[in-house]
Amino acid sequence: MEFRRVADILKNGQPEEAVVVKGWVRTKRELKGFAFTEVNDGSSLAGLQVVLDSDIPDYEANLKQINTGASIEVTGTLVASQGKGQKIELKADTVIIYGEADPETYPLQKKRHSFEFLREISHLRSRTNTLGAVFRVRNACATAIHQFFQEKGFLWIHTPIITASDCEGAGELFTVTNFNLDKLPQDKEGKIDYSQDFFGKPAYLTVSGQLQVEAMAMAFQNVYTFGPTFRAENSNTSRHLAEFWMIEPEMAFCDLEGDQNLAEEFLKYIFQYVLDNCPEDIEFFNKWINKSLLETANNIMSNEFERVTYTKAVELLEKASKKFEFPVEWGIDLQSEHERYLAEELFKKPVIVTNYPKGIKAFYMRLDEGEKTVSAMDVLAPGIGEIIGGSQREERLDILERRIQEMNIEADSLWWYLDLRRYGSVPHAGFGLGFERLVQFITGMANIRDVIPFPRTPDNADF
RNA sequence: UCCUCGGUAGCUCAGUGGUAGAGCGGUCGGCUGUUAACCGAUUGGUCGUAGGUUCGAAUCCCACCCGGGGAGCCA
Repeated sequence: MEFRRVADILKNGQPEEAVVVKGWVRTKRELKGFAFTEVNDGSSLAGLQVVLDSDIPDYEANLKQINTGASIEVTGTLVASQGKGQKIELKADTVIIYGEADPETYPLQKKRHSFEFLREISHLRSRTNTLGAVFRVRNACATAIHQFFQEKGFLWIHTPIITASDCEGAGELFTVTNFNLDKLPQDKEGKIDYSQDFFGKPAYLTVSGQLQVEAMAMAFQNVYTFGPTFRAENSNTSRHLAEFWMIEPEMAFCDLEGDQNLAEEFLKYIFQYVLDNCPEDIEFFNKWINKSLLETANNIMSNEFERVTYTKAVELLEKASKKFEFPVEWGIDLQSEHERYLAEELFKKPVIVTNYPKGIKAFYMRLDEGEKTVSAMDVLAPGIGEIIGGSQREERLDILERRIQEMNIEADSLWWYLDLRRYGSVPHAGFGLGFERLVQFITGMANIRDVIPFPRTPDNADF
């Protein structure tokens, strides 16, 4: 008698095989003299239909306890299904109830729930079809990311979670301290005396591992981060989390074009991997969540991404017949409506916009000739907007120092970053992408809070 | 943070000044192949919270709390 996962049984199970299945009851249908129940163990979207004949031991008692949400173990024999909807089903010999789920109070019903409601029961929502599919796809994305980089010889770098540098300019920071907040030590001027804090200076949760991973790229050439990131920004949108996961590849001896090539190859690879490994889940999303999902995926995988400079993009937007709420003008950052127009209406496929004005981009991006623009790139995808942001980094010490001064960035904690330009500096480039936004993109889920198991947002750190 | 819409039964919602409603769910009964099972019956309420207006408030006014959508910021 062999313990098998449901996904394996549905794929490989043959009639006459004796199996043991363990999982959670999704639904029960009682008829006179027998009953059906569907058991799901998380291994697949579809559950296994179990047939319970009234001649099994303790039929009446068991049936009372087999309710939606209960955990059970079924031992029996696989048989070809007489009904429609499944090829194979399990004819039970014995049933063990592990844990009951009182139908009067169990919040998940055999019906569709709103995602807003499911968020209030985040500890249970993974037992639903949609969230189950989301987290299987999320896992596949993570696997695909590592596989992609590992196949290319990139090293996975664990950059610090705690940082004393607040100069990345990527948003508000969470402070890390072991001070007693009711009794903050003060210096003679009445200011908080951080020299007494754990790190001897103000410390924060990381908003990006990029600066550190650049240092590692200067030793291993090709590296990437994949880890948690924190932003204390008071953003209440369907695309923002206070705690999220970010992927940041960094390549030495690489320019902006190589960066674009990697971003394009990366996205195509992830989509292909998920389509190959989670076809059932993707089919589900395409049917119930976003009917153009497969179309979008195929669009991503089969088309060359369009590549335009920022200057060209602005020209195209100015020529557009469409009226924008925010007028376009060289020098401004592109608004979401502009990005959407480029990707969704004009090119109808992913667009990489490059060489943005230096005034709207970060200090570390490489200054282009003419010194008006920097070697930045944003990948804009239909239906989601900016999904990847990256750049070639400034590898020239004098120019980087000048840029830091021009932008009034506090340079003391950046000494080591500048050292990288002092000793064996090379052209290098990389990009960052939010993992949850990638999962959103691939699943079609509208709200980012529904693609991470336990979302952290302003005023919400439950579970 | 700003704009906007909303909060009524376990869930999804209707009810716009005069006795609190529906569907689904739950419960009970029926049904020999169901699969969002079906059929019948039944159960179910601090109308977000606290004030105010009124003979009378789920409904009108004020404040606050919570949620959705959009914007900004960004990934």
